[in-house]
Amino acid sequence: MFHARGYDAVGVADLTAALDIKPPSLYAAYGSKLGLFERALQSYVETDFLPVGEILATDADPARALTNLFVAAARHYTRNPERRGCMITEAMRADDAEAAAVASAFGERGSKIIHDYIVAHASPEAVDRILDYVLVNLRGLSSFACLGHTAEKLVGCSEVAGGALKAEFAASAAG
Amino acid sequence: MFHARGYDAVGVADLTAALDIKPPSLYAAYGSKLGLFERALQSYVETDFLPVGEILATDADPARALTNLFVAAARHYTRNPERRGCMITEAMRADDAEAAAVASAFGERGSKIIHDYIVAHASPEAVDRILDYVLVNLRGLSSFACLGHTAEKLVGCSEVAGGALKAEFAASAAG
DNA sequence: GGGAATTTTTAGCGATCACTAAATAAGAGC
DNA sequence: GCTCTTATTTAGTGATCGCTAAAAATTCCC
Repeated sequence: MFHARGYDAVGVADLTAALDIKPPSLYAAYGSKLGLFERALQSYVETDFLPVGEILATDADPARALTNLFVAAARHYTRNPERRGCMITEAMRADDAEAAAVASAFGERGSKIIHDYIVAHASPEAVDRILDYVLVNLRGLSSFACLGHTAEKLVGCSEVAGGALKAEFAASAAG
Repeated sequence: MFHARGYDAVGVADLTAALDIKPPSLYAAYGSKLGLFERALQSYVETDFLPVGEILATDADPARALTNLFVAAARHYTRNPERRGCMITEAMRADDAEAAAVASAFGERGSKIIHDYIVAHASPEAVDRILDYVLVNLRGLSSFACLGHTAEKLVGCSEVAGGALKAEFAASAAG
C-alpha cells in the first residue's frame, strides 16, 4: 500500500484493515506507522529493488550499461499496475519529514553503486555531472511511471537519454 | 505556501492563519481549499512560470534551445529557497486526486508549447520520444530542486542532458 | 488444570481535517 | 440615523489522524 499511495496517503486505519489487526497490535509489532514504513522499504530493497549492479555489468561500454539501467528502470517502474514507480525515490518526497529522511537513507545506497560505477569509467571532473544526470533521469522516470505513462514511452525516452551518455563517455575517453 | 509544501501538507488552518482570516471567509472567497489552490496555480502560471516560448526562441538550433530550456529550468527551480521546483509539476503528484487533476490540466499547456516546438524541428517519428525525454528531465529537475540540490548541480546535468538532444536533432536533420 | 506471560482487543485519547449554520459586524444607499 | 445587504466571525460539525491505557483473550510452561 505504501508503494501504491505513498506514506502520507495511507493511514493506520488502512494498514490495520489490510493486515486484519487492530491498531495496538500494529504498534506492538512495529512501534509506529513510521516503523512499519521502514520495514516496508527494507522489504522492497530486498525483493523488488532494481538490481543496479547486475544491470551495470551487462555491457562493457559504460554508456550502454547506463542506458540499459534507464531501460530496465523504465520497464521495472511500469511492470506492476499496483506498484508504479520506485517506492524509495517517491518516498523521498513524502510530506512527512521523517519518512522522507528514511527513504533518502535507503536511496543513498543505490546512488552509491551508480556513483562508484561512474568513477571507474569517467574522467574525474565529469563524474558528478554524469551521476546527477543519471539520478535526475531515474527520478523523472519513476515519477512518470507513477503518473501512468506506458513502458513503451519511458523506454523510448530512456534510449534518447542514452545519447547523452554516449557523448559524455566519449569525451571522458578522449580527455 | 502551496508551492513550498504542496497541496496535501497545507491545511485550511495554515491558510487562514497566513491570510489572517477565519475559515468561513476563505470559503466565501474561494469556495473550497481546492478553489484557493486553483487560484494559486493560476497566479503561478501568470507570474512565476518558466517562460517556455521565450526560452525556445533564444537559439535557432533546437538542441541548443531545448538545452537552454533545461538550464533555465534548473536556475528557475532553485532561485527562491522558499519555493523550490515547479509548483505545477510537483502538484501533479498530489495525494488528493482533484488537486492532481487540476495541476495536470495546467501542465498540459506548457507541454503543448514544447510539443509544438519539437514538431516544427524534428522528424515525425522522433517527436514523441524527444518530448517525453524533455518532460522526464524537467520532472527530474523540479524534484531535485525540491530535494534541495544546488543550481550548479542541476545546470551541470542539464548540460549533459543537452547532449542527447544534439544527437536526436542531428539524426532528425539527416533523416 | 492453573498461573504467568504474551498477544490482541476494546474503547477510547487529544489533535487536526475540510467545512458550515447562525450570529455579528461592516458597508452602502436613502 | 435607519434599514437592508454584504462580509466576517463565532462556535461549532462529523470525520479522520496517529496513538494508547486497560481489559480480555490466547499461549506457554509446569
